[in-house]
Amino acid sequence: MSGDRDGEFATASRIRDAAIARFARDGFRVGLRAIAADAGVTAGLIVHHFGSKDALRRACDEQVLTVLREEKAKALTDGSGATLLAQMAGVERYAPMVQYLLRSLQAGGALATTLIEHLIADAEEYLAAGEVAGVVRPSRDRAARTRYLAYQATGSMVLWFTLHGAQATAEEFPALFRRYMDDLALPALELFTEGLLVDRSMLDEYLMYVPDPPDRDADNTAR
Amino acid sequence: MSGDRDGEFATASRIRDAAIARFARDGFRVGLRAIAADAGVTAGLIVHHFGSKDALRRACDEQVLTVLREEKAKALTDGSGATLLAQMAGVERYAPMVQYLLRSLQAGGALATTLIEHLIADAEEYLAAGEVAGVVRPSRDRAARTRYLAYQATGSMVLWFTLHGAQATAEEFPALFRRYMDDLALPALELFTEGLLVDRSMLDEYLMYVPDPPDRDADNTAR
DNA sequence: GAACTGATTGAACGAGTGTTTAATCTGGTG
DNA sequence: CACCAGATTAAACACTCGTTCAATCAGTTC
Repeated sequence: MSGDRDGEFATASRIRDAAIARFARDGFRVGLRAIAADAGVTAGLIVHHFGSKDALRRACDEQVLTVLREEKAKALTDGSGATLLAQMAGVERYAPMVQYLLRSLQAGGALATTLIEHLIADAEEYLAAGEVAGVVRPSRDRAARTRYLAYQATGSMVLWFTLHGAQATAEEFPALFRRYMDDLALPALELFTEGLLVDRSMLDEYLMYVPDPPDRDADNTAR
Repeated sequence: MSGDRDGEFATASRIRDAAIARFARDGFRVGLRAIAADAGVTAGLIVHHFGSKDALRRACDEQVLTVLREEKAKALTDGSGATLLAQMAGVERYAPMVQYLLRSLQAGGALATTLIEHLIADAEEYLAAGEVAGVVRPSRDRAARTRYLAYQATGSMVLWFTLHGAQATAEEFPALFRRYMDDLALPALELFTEGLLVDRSMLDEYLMYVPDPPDRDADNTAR
């Protein structure tokens, strides 16, 4: 159904798409029999095709990541990683995948780590380009700022999803997500252009107290 | 053991404290038998004392919230809600409770909603006081900015916990949490004092496009 | 000392889970 | 037609879970 070499292999991808939708709506604790019922098959057949429930979830991860990469390549004209998710959530067809991604970030695991690394890399790219273009202020520690901004934007989104969007159906999710983004716009723009504090005393005190640029330890990857 | 009217009722609170530690380290999916083993009792006894696993978790929620309120009352001199958590995470005795809170925020539910509302209320208080004192810039929509800042700070913390701090033992958690806060300090202070963007064009464009202050709909509570 | 109450245990129950297995069905190939 | 490989199913298996139950054990009260 979804861009696969269909025909003979239609059943496997139908199971996988049903699993993505079920995982997105009900979380990863959902049983194989519920997924099987959605796909019109039996629990045993899922194991026959994928080997195990974990392997099925890995297949779902791969599919979502593949689609995300395709969409990212298509829409490389504007927007960072976070707004790409916002765009995709608006498209009804991709809404379950965005929900699936948010649930992965909520649960942790390999896909979540991969995703946040991609978002950080994207943000680094856009922020560096912004610095060169003269629209983004330089930072005393660009890598730390990029991680900070990516974690804040993504974490806020995941927390909102956990508290308000987790039990939304695929139909009502796009509107919810859109409203979340709308509520975000003004405070984010205010903070990004005007800051929050009136004077520089707190920053200067911190710079006095910790003057040297924080020399990273050996493991700056698993930070 | 922990501020309860001890003696005869020691067993119940010992079970509850063991449950908090287990829930914090292994998540809420952990079995009653594991908790019982930690407390040196049997699964049946937990049900005898608390009624059900859900009721046990509610008791844990209450206990953590009670301790949090006590600590907040003790340390009302400085720091907002988020830094209160940071302070508590530094105290070895409270580290499991901070982990428990982060896990609650990760999983959602009643305690998570209560907690984020308290954090927002605290932030509102501190930001309003900062405005009066002239150190915090006024916002075009103060409530929206407060929610935004609280969600960003809390969500970032929860996401970091999900990806890097979830499987930390109670001994290594304080140091991990401290390092997270240290990595945060410089980018946060930079953003709060200097902003991110060089010019005001993006904000002004947004204000032109959506000029009126967003008049909240009927349901601004469940936002 | 008898009776009662609550704490506590070990075992069992019933409902879930993921997985395995044997059997059946289906379609293509010699 | 015979044969075979793969798809598919229903049932069973082994396991964990929360919960229940009957039976002890200890302490208090009459």
